[in-house]
Amino acid sequence: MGDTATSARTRNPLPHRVRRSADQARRTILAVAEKHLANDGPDAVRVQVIAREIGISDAAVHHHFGSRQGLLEALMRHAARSLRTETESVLADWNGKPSGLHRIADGIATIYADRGYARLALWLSQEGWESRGSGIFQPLVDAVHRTRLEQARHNGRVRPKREDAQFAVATLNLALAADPLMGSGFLRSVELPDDRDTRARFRRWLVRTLVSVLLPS
Amino acid sequence: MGDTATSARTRNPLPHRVRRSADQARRTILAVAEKHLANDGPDAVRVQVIAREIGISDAAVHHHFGSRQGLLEALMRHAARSLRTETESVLADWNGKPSGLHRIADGIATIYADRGYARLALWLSQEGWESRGSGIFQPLVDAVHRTRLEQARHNGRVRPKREDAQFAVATLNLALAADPLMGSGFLRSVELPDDRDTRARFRRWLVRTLVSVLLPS
DNA sequence: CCTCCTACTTAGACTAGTATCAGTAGTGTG
DNA sequence: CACACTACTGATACTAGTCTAAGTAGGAGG
Repeated sequence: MGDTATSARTRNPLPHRVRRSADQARRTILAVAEKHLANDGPDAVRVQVIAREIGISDAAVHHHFGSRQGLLEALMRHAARSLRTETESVLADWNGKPSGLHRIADGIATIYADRGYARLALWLSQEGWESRGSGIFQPLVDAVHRTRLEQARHNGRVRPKREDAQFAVATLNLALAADPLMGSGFLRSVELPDDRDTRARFRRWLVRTLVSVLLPS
Repeated sequence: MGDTATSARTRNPLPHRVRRSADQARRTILAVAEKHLANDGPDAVRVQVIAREIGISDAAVHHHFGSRQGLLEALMRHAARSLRTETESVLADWNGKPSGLHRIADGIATIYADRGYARLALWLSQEGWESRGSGIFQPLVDAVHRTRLEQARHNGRVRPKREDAQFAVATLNLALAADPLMGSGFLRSVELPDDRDTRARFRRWLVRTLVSVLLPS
């Protein structure tokens, strides 16, 4: 007694030293860090834990990022980038027609729910991550708005506001991102069961509703 | 050197000892804890910080709650209770007519945004706070659904599903709660400015949209 | 006034984490 | 091959936090 207490550091001397390129090492570290961030939030990003998981010492992480803060900042950039990449790949899958909105919504929902990006978006948002990632949903907004303009011209209705499309897309995102974070509570608050099926139905209802408002048939 | 290092405990010997009733003490502690939780999230709930802020020692907090975990559990009950109370008081302000929905939405939005309860709801949700607080929005759902039933009977339309009202209320809550947490990011993602005015317009748009879907005129 | 109860304090043990530093060992290059 | 460069280790310092133990003081009831 009194020497195992020397703590985590002592156990498991690291295996044989592996030398990565600085770039490779940074990416490995960031990937693991992002996983923790997405799954369990920013406070789960612990340099010791990350290091051990990779099989390096925590000092190595400090070597590459200077400090935990440095890691978090790099992580923020990295996370923002991968969120953007994911989002763009979903939008790329899209035929450009509002009729494909359900597919898009499902794709977005998958990003947020299954891949843990909801928490990540929350974190980025709270850190005031303003500059990057803005306007990412503009293509979606544009397509919807364009369709509305055509439809209105065709039916001789008043020219719709672009802001409607913006609000709708924002709502879609907000709801889809919030769903994995707080969905269960709010489903229960209206006495709905909290299961996969209800979630899916909710998502469909949301898209159908937004579409029917934007593009009344 | 080496003795100021004895840490925070040492600075500022506490003023004259104040003796509260156990109940009073617990309530004071919980109130401060809830403030930190609502403003800065669960990890901002630090017994030392709370104690110092009240002017007692951290050991006093342990005396009342046993452990930080104990405090968090009490806090969860307390937070859930006050969230419920707030919500109920907003619902009480309501004339029961769907036309008053904007007022209600504003009230709910105020709870979430201005009083920091969005984070609190998020925390409760993540802790899997299932049992309590469920069904809290049932009165709202009921009123909306009732109105829809009447309207449908009057116009000879098909009987509307109750689930629609539930989903709508859930969406309203989800969006209003998520707005203070991640609203700015998503507003920017559709290239909208992130200011008070836009937020307010967004909220109005949301309610108007949901109402127009539920109660087409 | 005495006495008991308990809310509270002070001191400090213990833990988990970040950060630093001197040295070690892969690796690419002349 | 030798050299320099740097990714990485191991030990250790330091900090911020939780929790405990022992004692202190305010207040209520006899």
